[in-house]
Amino acid sequence: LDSGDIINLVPNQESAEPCTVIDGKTNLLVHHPDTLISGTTVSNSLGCLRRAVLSERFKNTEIATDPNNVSSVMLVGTIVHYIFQTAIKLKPPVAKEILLNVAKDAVYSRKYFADMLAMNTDPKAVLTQVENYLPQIESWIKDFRVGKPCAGNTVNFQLPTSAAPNRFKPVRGSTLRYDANVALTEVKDIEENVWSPRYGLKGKIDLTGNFKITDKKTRTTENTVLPLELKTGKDSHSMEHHVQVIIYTMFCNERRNKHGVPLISLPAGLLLYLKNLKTSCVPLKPVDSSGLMMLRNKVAHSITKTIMKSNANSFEEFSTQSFPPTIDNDRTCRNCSQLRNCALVYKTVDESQGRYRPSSELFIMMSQLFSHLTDADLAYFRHWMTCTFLEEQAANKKDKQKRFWLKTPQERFDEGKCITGLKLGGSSVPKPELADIFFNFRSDNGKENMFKVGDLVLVNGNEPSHIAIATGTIHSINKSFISIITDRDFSGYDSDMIYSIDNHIWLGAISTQSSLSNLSLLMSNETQCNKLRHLIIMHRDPFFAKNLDFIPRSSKNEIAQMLRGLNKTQRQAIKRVLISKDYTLVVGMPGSGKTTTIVAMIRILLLCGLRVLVTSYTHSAVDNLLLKLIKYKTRFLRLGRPNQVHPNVLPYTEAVLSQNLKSPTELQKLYDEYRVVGCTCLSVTSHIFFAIPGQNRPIFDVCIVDEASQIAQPACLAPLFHSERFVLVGDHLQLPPLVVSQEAKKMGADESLFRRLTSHKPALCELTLQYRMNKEIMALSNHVTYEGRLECAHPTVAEATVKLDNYDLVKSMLPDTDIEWLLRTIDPKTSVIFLDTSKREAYESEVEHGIQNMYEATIVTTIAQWLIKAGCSPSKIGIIAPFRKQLRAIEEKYLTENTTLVEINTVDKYQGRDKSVILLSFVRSKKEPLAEKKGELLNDWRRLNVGITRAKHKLVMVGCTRSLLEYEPCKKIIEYVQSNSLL
DNA sequence: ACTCTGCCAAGAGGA
Repeated sequence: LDSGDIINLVPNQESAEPCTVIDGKTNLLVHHPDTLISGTTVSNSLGCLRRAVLSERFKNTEIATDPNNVSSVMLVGTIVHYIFQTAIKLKPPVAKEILLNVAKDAVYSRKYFADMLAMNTDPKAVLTQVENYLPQIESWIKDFRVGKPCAGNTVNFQLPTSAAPNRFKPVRGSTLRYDANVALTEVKDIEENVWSPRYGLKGKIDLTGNFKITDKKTRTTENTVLPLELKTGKDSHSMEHHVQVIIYTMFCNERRNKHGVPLISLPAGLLLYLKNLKTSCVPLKPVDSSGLMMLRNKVAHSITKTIMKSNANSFEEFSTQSFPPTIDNDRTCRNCSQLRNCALVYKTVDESQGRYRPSSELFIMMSQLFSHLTDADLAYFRHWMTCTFLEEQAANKKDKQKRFWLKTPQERFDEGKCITGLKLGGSSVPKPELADIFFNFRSDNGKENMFKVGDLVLVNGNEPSHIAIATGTIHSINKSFISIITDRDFSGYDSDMIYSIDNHIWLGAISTQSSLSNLSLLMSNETQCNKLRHLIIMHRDPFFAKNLDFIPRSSKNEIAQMLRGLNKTQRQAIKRVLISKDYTLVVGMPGSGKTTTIVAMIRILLLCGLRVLVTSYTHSAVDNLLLKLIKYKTRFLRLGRPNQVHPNVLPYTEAVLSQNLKSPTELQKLYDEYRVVGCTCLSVTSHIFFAIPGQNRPIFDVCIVDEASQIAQPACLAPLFHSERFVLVGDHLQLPPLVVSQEAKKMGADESLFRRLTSHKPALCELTLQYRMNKEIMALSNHVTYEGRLECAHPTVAEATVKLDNYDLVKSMLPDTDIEWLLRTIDPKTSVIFLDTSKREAYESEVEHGIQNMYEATIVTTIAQWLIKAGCSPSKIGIIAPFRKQLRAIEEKYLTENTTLVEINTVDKYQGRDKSVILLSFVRSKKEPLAEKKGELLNDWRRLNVGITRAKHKLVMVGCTRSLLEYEPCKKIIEYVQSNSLL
């Protein structure tokens, strides 16, 4: 334990007494309780703590070259679970034929097609495997559901002595054993989802049921709620399985209570091995739960404390904390799924810290896994892993929403963060297929605009332990009624249960997981990864072909025609991409027709017979490109969650196109059919599409990454593994990836892959001809950032000004005071102007989590209104500021005085967009020097560059030069406007 | 000192 750590003390028995003693038997200490560890992770850590921690961090799907690398046995297990859980809810006894139908439905359900493809198997093969389990399921249901006392439902019941019913007392020993007939009288829940911040654990319970337990000798009975864990594998009775049952029993006791009073429930859980129909009882003993908690605490600590200050001789200030030691069991280690990561982490982190040394056998095994890596490779991995952890740490600190369970539903409601007081209003099953269920809630205090259709939500109960009963998607919502789509069934809960619906939160940090997985994959000894390491880490120069003679003759004319529609720099960029063997960087300067170029590029690549992967970090960037492709009737497949996809792209999504598929083969056909695939970078890391074995690797010939200069380096790697060559499109002189952690930033975590590779000049193509800014706005940008490289694509672009039909009329209407500056600002002939507030008392004010400047808000609002009066359409005006809180101030001002809509947003959000008129409010202004409290937003010249390059015809900047001169980049702008009499 | 997006999960079984 370190000072500052959060711990939770849990008393063994519910009592008013505070817990004072924590030892092997009394009370529990939960370290970092807000880090919820899954039951399986804890049970896995029993065998190897290191492996458990590694599997939390690295969710590798290795590039599938070996068809046997994913076990189809696991898929059979999953499906048998499903069949058991479905059948158990049917009215007993369940006939053979019915069971077989359930099995067939499951095996031929679309939901498993992708897994079957990845595991190189098909429904028929799976069905034969699954059928082996049907007699056992039938027989278990007969014995336990019908419940007549018989040999089959006799369980040797075990309870900790401390919880033994009175009729047994006195008892000796720590466990009481007796034979009992067990009957499942009611299924309470299936796959119950539990998040328990009390124990710092989470998990899913196969089955929670009401059981009737009848003592064989005395015929006395107890009715109790128990969890049941189902295993389809070997009857191993391993400690791991016991640990799982114990955790689920703790969940059950915690959750199955009403107003804090536990329902009758015995401290035990059931474990069923289906293969040989062995049902046994696992007692919940204090000794076991404290042992288990110590295990959990070790995992939690290892996951929470990831960073340490480096020793002085390292040039980086921070480094990754040692991982738990290896177990040095070469038989186990040889087959471990995490061995590669284990070796990688040992070599890059553990070895130098010298906490332990693996056995020489293990070390030899490990060495084979990193022997192909150079010191630079290892340093790259080490560096980015540390950055990733630093960033995770900073993000966790910031994200208080993640610990929403510290507040009651009422408190969250009062803060406007959840809808509470919901009652279940019935359910409906829309499709007969393994269906998602619609659940409807009635609400008395509903706010219809808190959530919108398609939002991910969490369903919670009112009891503190009823967190995250389910996740779901809003299907429809109004003031008194909410309907959500979920895969969980609430009907097992009491009918008077009160629910609340919160915004969904992700417990696992996807960005951490995917960047570590990508980094790990980059280090693997695969042809494609070896090539990427040479290019990215070793900075090998990219190769280019000498000519274009690989272009098929039949398409030459069409391609030539497409190229004619483009300007010189765009054509050059596409040619460069065509001859590239490794990669090309396309610098899309502001307004240079980046999207047009990419779309033409994709169409030309298709004509060359190539397969293209189109990605970016955000859904909107990906869809932006795909929407243009639709116009040209180019066919493509869009992967990703349909809710996040643009409505017009929806018909092209996998979700829609795969709706009526009948077999995995048809899914494979669908995947093969498209030569253009679009998705986000992050989905590449997890989508099965990229992990299907037996395809020609890499799957794509060219991968295009848009907005690449804004993507964090490790995230940007994912799509590159699957393509022969790649094209990064972006502008390293605009905003870099957002990095929250200052430490990580200092280490260079905001260096995008695009930026890193820009030193390779032959790969660089600049789109310098721009269609956006008129010559004066462009001149400013050329002065501040582009050093004169930007050119207007056409004289009409250079000369364009804002059109104000009523300007002369407005001139006569303007008030007498201040008329001169306002008139000059509005004048269509004015393209660039800086309004200096330093002579006024136009100071900023601090508001919660931000700053605003009401004076500037008034000025930009006034200008916008006069512009509109002069005949400018509101949709042509954009108001931008570097600070989010300033937008609120402007909105409030604006809405009270005028209702027409002008688009107001942050500079960051405006990247990639433009407006005829841009009003830029700098916000910062203080009487005294800002000195140390400058902040960094305005110190990034890339943000300023974005700010001043959004306007086509008129750029109005409002700011206090006295304060702004303290920022180097602002100074450059101010000096320019001063010397050009634009101030 | 204030910029913000992405992802379904926990377990499925065998060494």
